[in-house]
Amino acid sequence: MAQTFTIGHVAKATGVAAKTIRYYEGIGVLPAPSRTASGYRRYDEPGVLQVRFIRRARALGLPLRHLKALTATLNGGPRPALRPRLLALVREQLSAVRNQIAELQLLQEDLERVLRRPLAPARERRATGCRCLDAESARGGPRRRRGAAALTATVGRGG
Amino acid sequence: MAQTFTIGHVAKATGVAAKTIRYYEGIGVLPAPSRTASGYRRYDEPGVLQVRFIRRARALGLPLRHLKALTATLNGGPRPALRPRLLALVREQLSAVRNQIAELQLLQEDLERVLRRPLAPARERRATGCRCLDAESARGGPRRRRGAAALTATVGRGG
DNA sequence: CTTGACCTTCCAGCCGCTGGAAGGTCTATC
DNA sequence: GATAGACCTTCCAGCGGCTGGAAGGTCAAG
Repeated sequence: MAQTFTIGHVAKATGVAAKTIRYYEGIGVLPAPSRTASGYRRYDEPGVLQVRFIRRARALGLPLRHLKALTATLNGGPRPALRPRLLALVREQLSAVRNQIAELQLLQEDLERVLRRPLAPARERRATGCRCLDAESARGGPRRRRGAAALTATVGRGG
Repeated sequence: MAQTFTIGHVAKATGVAAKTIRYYEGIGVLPAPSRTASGYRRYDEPGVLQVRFIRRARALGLPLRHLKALTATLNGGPRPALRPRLLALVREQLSAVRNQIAELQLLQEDLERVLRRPLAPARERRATGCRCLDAESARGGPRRRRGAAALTATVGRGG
């Protein structure tokens, strides 16, 4: 009676690529659905909703390892305090996002400063043939730096 | 006459891990330095400055592939318009950073909204056992989503 | 029966490192 | 000369979150 869907249908319905759904299943974020005789995945309504749930949580930035833990609790035994746990994750995520924003704003200032005054004090020998970044970048020591560098994993989407 | 340094010295002097320096060399971001008879890398003053340059550029978020292109130009043939090129990269980076900030701010709002009103309209069947995220997250269709998801690569440092 | 859209699995790559293994070298001390 | 320990070398693997592509099986329409 219950309607079932192929992975392609689920992909269209949820906006999550079929490939990604398979990947989620592989790493344990989504439970393995039933299969047809020929091996095709077959999803039911709750299955689709679960994919959608993961999509929303991902859009909020929750990392897959957290979602995996949640899903394990969900599809496994008891779920004693699922909602508080999820809210705690969201709170944690919110604070992480605030930190990222703060770091990016510092980075933004640095970039703007470089564009305003790209030339080094010139007493420094040129290391690179380009004096633009050869001098110390002012404002004391390294503030976060590592954080800023870590954030660049996503750079390039803009291009 | 000219002083030379081991990779460990350079690491301390620049704040870039020895391992990372080797990595940079491997991918062509830094030129291969000369070696001692026993195979140890030997850096001179310009070499150290170049590592420092890369460190600063990375701190500004420039991706390694851009720095690789710059370095190739630097250590290769002519450098006709290096500084304009670098400034263009910095401008590009600045706009990427601004986009990231904007996306993260939207994400921040979403997270705050979820924390304020975590319960779905309740007419939706529970898909996950947890109604917290089961409903549509309002504000129309997917705005950026992919961008937001992409940004989460760095989440977790905050913890 | 063929076409073409779908599905399957598996492997590899993106980015920027970082950890670790297995081994060689250098310096200081005994 | 032996030994300890800090340093150096190379190479391989893994993080996160997918994504592309190969090689092949399946299904519905014409």
